Amino acid sequence: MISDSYTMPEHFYSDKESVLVAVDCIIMGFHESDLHILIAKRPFDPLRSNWSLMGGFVKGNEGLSGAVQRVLYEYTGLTGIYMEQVGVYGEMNRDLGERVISIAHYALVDMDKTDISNAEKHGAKWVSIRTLPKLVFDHNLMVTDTIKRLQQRAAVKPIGFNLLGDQFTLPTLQALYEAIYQEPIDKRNFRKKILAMDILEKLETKDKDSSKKGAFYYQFNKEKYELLIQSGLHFSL
Amino acid sequence: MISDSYTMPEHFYSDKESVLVAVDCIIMGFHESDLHILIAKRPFDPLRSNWSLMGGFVKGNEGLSGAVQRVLYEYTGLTGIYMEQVGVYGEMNRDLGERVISIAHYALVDMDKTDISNAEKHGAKWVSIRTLPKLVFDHNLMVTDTIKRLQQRAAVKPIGFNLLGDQFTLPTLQALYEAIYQEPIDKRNFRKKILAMDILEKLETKDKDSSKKGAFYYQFNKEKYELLIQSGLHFSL
DNA sequence: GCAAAAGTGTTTCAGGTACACCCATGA
DNA sequence: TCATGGGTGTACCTGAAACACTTTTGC
Repeated sequence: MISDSYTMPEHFYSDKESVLVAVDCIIMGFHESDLHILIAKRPFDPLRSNWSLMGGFVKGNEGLSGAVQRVLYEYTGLTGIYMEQVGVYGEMNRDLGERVISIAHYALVDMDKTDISNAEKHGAKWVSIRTLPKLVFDHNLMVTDTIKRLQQRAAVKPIGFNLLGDQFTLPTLQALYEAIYQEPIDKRNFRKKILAMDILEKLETKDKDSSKKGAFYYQFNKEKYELLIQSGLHFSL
Repeated sequence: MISDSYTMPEHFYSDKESVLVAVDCIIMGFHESDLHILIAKRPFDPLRSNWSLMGGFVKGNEGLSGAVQRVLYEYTGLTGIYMEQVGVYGEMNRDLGERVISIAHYALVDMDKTDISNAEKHGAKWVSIRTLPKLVFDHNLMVTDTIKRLQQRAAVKPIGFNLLGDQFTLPTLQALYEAIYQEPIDKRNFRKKILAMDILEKLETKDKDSSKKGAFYYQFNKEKYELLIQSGLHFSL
């Protein structure tokens, strides 16, 4: 069953070669009922000035999460942002330059609190996921994988709030979930479910910008959410 | 918002350092109503001869999935096995030796078709996940992450069949799902659901080993499953 | 004949989905 | 006054969970 061309554990780990490892960040925001992603012009060859995700190489002296935080900070100035691993993209020839293994992470940010002016000088911009251009290498695949992951995670953990400011209206929240799932949700059913979870607090103030009547602001109550989890109940949206 | 200690894209990707990348395989099997994992004595320092997952370093000239397939083949002689990525473990100091980024994958194998005699010479053995010893570094974490992932995946895709032979009885299949979810399942509800999916075929023969009455063998019908998926229906167990 | 595992249906309940009208307000 | 988006309740239906007895056969 084991062919002669393979050798057993004496040879395991014997030929250690190191490889270039990159992190690519899918930085997601929410604006005007659409999910957006921050993309930039690739600043060097190969494929210089083609559209690309935010990325950087992992340095020898930093942890993986450190590298991700660094790249995120460099492009957006943000720290302490919600991030999750999407996956590893490691086939030969996925990068036209050298062999690079890339580890994709997504970040959920509040676009209003995100200053991309520095990144903009280098061609960075927000684009709607509905009008995403062709990106370099397998970056488009990373984005679609991210959206799938986000759909799964948002269904089971209220991470969507990371994309909004401290206060938001229920119509906005609903639009966010519609953007994540890419399908319309019934207004009454949505409010019923989200309010039944008892993790939101209704405020006295209203947002009068998007309608004449105005919609009440709510805020996410993290304490209530933690209690809910500890009592063994499951979130499901 | 961007501090001076950070530089913008001119410096992105400028200091390319390569790092050691390993793959670790969580090779899972199913035996006597228990999930099992293949572990081995680590064959070199540091932590020589402590229990460890099957692993190996990624070579400069092979893709990530190639490396995983190679390690799996070296230890089990198996090819074409169902595998999925679990995640990347990349913090500094996770490995006592050098800085190593490790990418964990799990494999679902049929223990009866898996010849570990070669690996056994080097101390490899199957252990039940219920009696898993302390493994080196963060390998125990990889295992618990794998089980979580397996639970999620098995609920939505019938991957469990990869752990069984071509033929199996419904009591066996139920025991498998009970092992994955680590909780008992009602016999009648289980049979109802699994048979309603119409992805199994009942055979004429019976397994007389595990009971006097004998339980009918079934086999997984991949064609029916593909049809089910294409018709937009969702698996859910 | 009895122990041991296989096999079989029905009822109940909760949660999901579908659905339509009134309200408040600025223009 | 009317156009726009915000806010509300009910009926139905599907799928999950609970539950107990009969069958087969080797010993």
